[in-house]
Amino acid sequence: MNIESALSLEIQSVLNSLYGWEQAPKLDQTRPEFEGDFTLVVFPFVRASRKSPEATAEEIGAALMNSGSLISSYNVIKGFLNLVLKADNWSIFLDREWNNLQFGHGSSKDQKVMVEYASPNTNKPLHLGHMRNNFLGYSLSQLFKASGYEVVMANLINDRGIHICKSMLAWQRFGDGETPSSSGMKGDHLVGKYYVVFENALREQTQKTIELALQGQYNGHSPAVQERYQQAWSKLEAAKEDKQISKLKDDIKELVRNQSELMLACQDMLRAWEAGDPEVLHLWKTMNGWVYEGFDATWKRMGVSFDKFYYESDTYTLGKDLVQEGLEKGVFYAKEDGSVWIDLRDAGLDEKLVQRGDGTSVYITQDIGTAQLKYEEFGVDRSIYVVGNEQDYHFKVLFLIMERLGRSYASGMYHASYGMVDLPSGKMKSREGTVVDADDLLQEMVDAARETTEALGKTDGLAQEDLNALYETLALSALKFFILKVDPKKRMLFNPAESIDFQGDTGPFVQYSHARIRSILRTAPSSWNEAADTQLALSETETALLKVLAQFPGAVTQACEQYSPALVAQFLLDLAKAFNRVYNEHSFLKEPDAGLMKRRLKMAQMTANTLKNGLAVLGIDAVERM
RNA sequence: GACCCCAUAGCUCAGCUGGAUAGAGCAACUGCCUUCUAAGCAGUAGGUCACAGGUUCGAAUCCUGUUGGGGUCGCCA
Repeated sequence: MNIESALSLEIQSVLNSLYGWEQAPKLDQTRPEFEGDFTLVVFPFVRASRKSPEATAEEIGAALMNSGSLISSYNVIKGFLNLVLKADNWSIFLDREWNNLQFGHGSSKDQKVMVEYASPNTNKPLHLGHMRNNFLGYSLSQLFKASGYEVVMANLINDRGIHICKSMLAWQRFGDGETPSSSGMKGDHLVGKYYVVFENALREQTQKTIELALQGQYNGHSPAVQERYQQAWSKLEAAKEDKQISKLKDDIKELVRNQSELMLACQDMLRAWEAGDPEVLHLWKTMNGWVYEGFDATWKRMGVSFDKFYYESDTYTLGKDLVQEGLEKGVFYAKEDGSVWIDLRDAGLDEKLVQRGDGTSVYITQDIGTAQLKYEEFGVDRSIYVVGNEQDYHFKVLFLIMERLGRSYASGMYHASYGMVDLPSGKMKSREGTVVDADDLLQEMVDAARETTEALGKTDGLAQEDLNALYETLALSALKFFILKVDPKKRMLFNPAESIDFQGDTGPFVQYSHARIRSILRTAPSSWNEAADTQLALSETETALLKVLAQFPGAVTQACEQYSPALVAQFLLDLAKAFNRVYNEHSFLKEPDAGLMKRRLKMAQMTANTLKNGLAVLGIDAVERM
């Protein structure tokens, strides 16, 4: 039991005997400008005590002193009861945990959790948006592991669909047999290049037609297309608001694009793919192979991994059985054209298509199927989807569907929704080329780590090999920490013009604090732990450090409950700062009193362990020296 | 049009289920390395918590409205 919960229980019992109060009281950390460790706000109890806030606080404080308490004194300021813990509570805590390598880890929950993340399209290389997803997904996995869950990291690769056909078609027409080995390009970048080639060719091919279509002149290939165009056009003519107009214009552009020769060829290719055309399948396998090689390299460098891969080419027909089941159960209903729907208006949502009129799957059909598949394959108790917040609605609908289909595991499904990474110019858009490429960024960060280290002259005594490994780790910790310290739910800004810092509230700062401690421990005399314990009181900064350390298990638990690695990141900053304050104020190895040295080294050891464990939760390896 | 999310220092972000004088980092300015790693520490300056109401002993936090930004809304996944 930790100190805070012990104290909380004691207060609860005092409140119960004084006022018959039943609930667990809420304890705050005492603000640094007041004396005390924990603070109880007494306003909630004044009704029961029928006394002023001050008198109530006095009464509770006195009762706590009498109950053989953990506290040594208290003070009352207005309605705030500040409690000072007996100093030996902190020493006991330190003696118990200083060398506990598992400190902060939860006991086994005997539950299995699947974390699905990454889930890329195979038509272009990874960018910064993917990196936020990957870092979050990997970190959440480590967080759940640390909290005692068994974790399966899954990646559902989006390897089929019209977007792949674009790269394939462009390669066929313009590629001239280019391969990763012939060009020296990373496979995913090569395929991405042809995706861009396709988009450019498409733009060229459709530019004039679009211009004319936006003036009311367009000839569709079929009456149906022509009718859709005419409808869109008359809407556009009637529209008044700017927003609406630009949206309707986009609709028309989209329509014209989809009817272009290139897009029609693409759709033919998709149909050929679905029909199992050997030539198309061969090309698809070849180009996907290039992409996987490229992705694997990037993931490896990013330090993320997966236990299980799903491929949409395998799963895209799944879910139809469940659609059938839903029809029989009356959860879904069919319209005249044979399309299948669910009505979620009673849940404040809308009607939603779950299967097309021609019997083919839509996105959500697959997700229904894969949810079932995950459960059958792994028996997961919880299933977490790390997916951007633009799909909030989609997952609301999916979870409701699974619930209405009577799936017991529906309650364990969770959408770990996160915000976009914005650039100063706004949202990243691959079509407009405003993306920050993952491989480029990684390399820039590694270069920056090398330059910083060299500028500080800290390369002495390290082999080139070790230095290279150090730069990789430092670069990654800067990047991961930069991304993970922000609340996942919020959108965040990345400014490529300003490089990510290595100073201040950063990954390297935490690393530095860790490396500094490791350095102390390496040079400490081997017999330091044999000295007699000191009886001297802890200094203010030392007590502050122990208070921060004591918060680690709670931070992990809370981060897990809130699906937020950011809480761990913020904790690590607090811890590193608290330690650096002690470091600045006291000596460790030069401390003449052997007992004091022992106590400080215990604190150093525990801080290093905790920093390392916390970094591990963020998916960051702690460095021994830097 | 409907629904969802967001708005805190010049910039990037904390601020947990309502609690004391709203906190960090960056940028600016001051100090601290012949002593355990200065990628550090200490300090100065910087705020109408978008705006207006409401609930409460107490609101950045909860509720309502307004403004601004982003997202989603039957066949892209």
